[in-house]
Amino acid sequence: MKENAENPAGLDRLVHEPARLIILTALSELESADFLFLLRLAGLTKGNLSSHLDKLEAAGLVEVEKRFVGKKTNTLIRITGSGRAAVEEHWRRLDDLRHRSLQGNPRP
Amino acid sequence: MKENAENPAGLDRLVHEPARLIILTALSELESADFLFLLRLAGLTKGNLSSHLDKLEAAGLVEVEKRFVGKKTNTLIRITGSGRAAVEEHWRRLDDLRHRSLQGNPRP
DNA sequence: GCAATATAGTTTGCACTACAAACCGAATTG
DNA sequence: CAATTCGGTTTGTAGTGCAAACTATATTGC
Repeated sequence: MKENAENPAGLDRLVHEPARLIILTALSELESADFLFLLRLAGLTKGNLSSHLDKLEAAGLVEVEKRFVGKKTNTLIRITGSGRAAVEEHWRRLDDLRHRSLQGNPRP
Repeated sequence: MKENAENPAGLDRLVHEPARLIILTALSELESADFLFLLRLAGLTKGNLSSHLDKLEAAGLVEVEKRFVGKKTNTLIRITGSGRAAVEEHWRRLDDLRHRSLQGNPRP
């Protein structure tokens, strides 16, 4: 298992991907949300959202709980501690990239 | 030619890609830089940088000029007007995503 | 002066992945 | 009870980011 094989600027693709960045950022404020909420928020197809959630879950960034609400299935997605840490770290790195991208490099 | 085929949150993958985001962000401050400078800055292999620059050039976000400095070839990369606009817009959208991601969506 | 090494890139092949479309089962509606 | 809706999962594919292999010129060692 590769930890975070030094992407440029340390930006983890798993988090950086637009759809997942939206999902994680929203979850870091909401704590949890259901499938359809995220579907509308991110503007994805269901299939698409499903596979993004698989990846986030596989990486331990979210937990997916399937339960019944009345008689209907309902999928609840919750952000984990390391999920929250990952988004926050990601935004920090983006800030660094934006504002300190040239530090330590000689001007050409 | 597709303008910007509605990615989630309007984030253009061409700009969003970490290596290219670094390159464009740096160029938007420096105006121009040479190949090797960008190579070190982004921490890419030469091959990799070359193909990223191809894509940015094809999209009209940068201009690539090959010239001689003394007897050695030297490749100068310059950001274009629309390149600058694209990065700035991209950072704006990231800000929106980060701070207003939940606007207009009902809480679950 | 010519072999070896360095510099400055480009081309190529592959492994991954984001996406839409197809699919599926259960519940609800007409 | 047939059709539709809801809530998802699986599948096939096109695209792309990457490293490695390659090329061409310049420099250095002997």
